[in-house]
Amino acid sequence: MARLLLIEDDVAIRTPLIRALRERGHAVASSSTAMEGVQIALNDRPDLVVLDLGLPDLDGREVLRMLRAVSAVAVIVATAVDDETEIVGVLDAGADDYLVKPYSAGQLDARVRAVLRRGTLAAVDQTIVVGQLRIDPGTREVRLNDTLVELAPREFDMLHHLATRAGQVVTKRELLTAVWRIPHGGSDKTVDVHLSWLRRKLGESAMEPRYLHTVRGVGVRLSVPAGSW
Amino acid sequence: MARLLLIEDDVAIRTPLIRALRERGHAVASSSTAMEGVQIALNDRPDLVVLDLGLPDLDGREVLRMLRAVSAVAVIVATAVDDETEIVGVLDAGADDYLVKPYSAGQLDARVRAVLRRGTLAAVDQTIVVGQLRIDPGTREVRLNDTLVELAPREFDMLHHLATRAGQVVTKRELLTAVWRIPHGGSDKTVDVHLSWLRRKLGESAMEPRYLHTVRGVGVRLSVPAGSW
DNA sequence: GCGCAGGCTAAGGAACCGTTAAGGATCGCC
DNA sequence: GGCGATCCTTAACGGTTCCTTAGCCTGCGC
Repeated sequence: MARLLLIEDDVAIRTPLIRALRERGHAVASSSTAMEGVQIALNDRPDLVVLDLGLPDLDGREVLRMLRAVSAVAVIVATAVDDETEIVGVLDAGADDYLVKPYSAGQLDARVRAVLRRGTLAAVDQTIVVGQLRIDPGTREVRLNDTLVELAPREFDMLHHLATRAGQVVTKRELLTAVWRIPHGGSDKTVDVHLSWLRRKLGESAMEPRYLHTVRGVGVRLSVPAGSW
Repeated sequence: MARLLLIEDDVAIRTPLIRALRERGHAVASSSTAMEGVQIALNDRPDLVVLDLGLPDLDGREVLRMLRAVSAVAVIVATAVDDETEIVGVLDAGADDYLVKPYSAGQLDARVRAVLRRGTLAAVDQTIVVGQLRIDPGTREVRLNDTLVELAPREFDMLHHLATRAGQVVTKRELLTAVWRIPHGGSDKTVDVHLSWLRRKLGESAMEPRYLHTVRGVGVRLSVPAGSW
């Protein structure tokens, strides 16, 4: 899963923790001193460092500062000190999380994954692809065969809703509540009209459907045209 | 300084917490129910959500799932339950951090900053370049084609917010909470007017947009003009 | 062939947006 | 404390786009 570096001087904690983390699929390097730990961090470039604060050679805060100075590596600080001021201080010094001993390997693992997840989550592309259709809700752009298609607000919302359920039949009622935000009432005809406009802009018609298929008596389905895989 | 959404039904906790967070420079919106909270998250796009697990209308885990489904927003879960299994479960469900009540505003603030730091890490106080536009948050200077553009405070904040999300559509509501720091209320018209001034100073207009594109019915998008790479 | 669901066009009105102008608030500077 | 300058908000007007309703037509299913 991830490449971890454990800096912890107490063998009674270190050995079982390394075992447990390896069992959970991580690659674990370890060190019992701060200086060696920083060295390893520099050479191996782990994804995350688990740092004990009570090290013999250097103050934990100082280690944190050194780690931060040489890389943007994620750091989870683990210590026996459960003190408000200490927690705030360590977090502000650059730690990503703070864990009070004693803690289980399970929780450490969960926190490791949470911290690493956040680092990669920032730039998610939510573009939905259906055949030659690309729908990007972030920019609200739609491309068909790489050419931009200009859609009105309702048209886009409707297409987006259908695209997230590609292959499934969606009722007009559902579209009215999801796109038009009117739970009850509203006319199915409205949907029909917008659907017609949408088809036109996608270069198709009800007679010659490519993406938008009406299912008579039920609703509409967005699906990949035959022979376009 | 971040834009936070606090979802918490207990007034005795909510009110002082909002106060404390605001005093620390955050813009805070709040909700006492899960459903309303998800709505606000969708509309305002806060940087981070502080989520109480004991809500009356929906299970916290379910709220977490809904938030994650619609955005990559950071989430810190706060609850009275200090149970190993629960903590691991919530973190694996997508939470970025887990905080056991009672907690101090100071620690929450520190954890908020830690989580957001991990998410952005490089982008803070760094000059942003979009096409021929250079935006420096440090000096609050904007240059277009290397010539300085004088902007009013609101104009700069608005441009900066848009620039950090270049290519993405930003709603006027979001700008009102982010730039104007008013979670609710405020008029969209205000944004329109400032936008118009900003366009003028950037040597463009709504009719002939280069960087600032309005997306009708949704908001505005800052993007690189075609043919300027 | 009849009834009904759906397709499409047209038209009026509503919603939205851009811009300018004016009044008020704030701030710095004398 | 007064003065000027800057900035922000609100209001108003005009233009444009978009949405809904209505109406007519097609074609499917029985």
